[in-house]
Amino acid sequence: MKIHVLAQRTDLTPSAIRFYEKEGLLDARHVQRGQNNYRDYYEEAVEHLLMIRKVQAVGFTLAELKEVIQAYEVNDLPLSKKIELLNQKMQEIDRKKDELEQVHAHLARMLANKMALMDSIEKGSQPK
Amino acid sequence: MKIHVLAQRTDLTPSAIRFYEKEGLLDARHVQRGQNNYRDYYEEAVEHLLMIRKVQAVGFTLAELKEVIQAYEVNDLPLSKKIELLNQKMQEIDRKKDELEQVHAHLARMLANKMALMDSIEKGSQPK
DNA sequence: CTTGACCTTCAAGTATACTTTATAGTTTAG
DNA sequence: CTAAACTATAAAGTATACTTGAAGGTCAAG
Repeated sequence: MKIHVLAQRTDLTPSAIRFYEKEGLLDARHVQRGQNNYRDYYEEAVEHLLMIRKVQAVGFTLAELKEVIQAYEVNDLPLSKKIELLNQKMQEIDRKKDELEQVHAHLARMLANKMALMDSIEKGSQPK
Repeated sequence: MKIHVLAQRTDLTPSAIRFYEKEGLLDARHVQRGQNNYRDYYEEAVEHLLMIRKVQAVGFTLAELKEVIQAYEVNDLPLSKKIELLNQKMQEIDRKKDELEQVHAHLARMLANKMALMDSIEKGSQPK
């Protein structure tokens, strides 16, 4: 699959995909070069890029992402360290879940406030 | 409370707090100026800044945050629009929760893979 | 066999979220 | 009453995550 097609399927731009590759987020499992030097992507790359987008959307940096990807794939790290890193990142996700819930609760309080204000207006009374 | 104290209590720098103010994320509810022109913060500012940090940690931008804060406080927006915006943001949070769970599941699969590898090594068999 | 739509690399430009530096005024401790 | 430790503003610098532009190679259609 050529870069333009992958871009469409992941809602990214070809430039962004090349950028991720330069940053070390894509490897031989995802891309290969044709005889013309064009990048040729495997089907696997689609899911990989969609995962990158999700990871980004929840506030992780590309550097953190690269750390996990490399820790997983590269063989110069002891298995125990890889497992440790994965567990640590999963804990970070749990923290982020808590934070999301706190933000949600905050917005819900703001909403309740406005709803109450709206009700009082409907009833014809004059709010502050 | 002076800016240095607020900074310590929120784990931010004074510069960052001034920056947030310049970006319109803090208003009269949170700061006032003394006769010496020094900023004087209310207790409320602590929670407000901690909430800003949480919102940032889960992937929202300061621009989005400002939109919600202003929509809530500023009076030139109809109440119905404010309610709409709050509901929309709460939906975005729900989406982010889903994304967090997907990323968590992905990491869990990676972890399971490594754990299995570790088990096979312990048993003395030779993994690939 | 050329035109347009791709592809390549590399460098420079942009937005966001700050930090750092410079310059200057204020407050507090000894 | 002076020196350290704050405070202020403004402007420039930095890191991250891209985008845009330049200059050129490749491919598919007519």
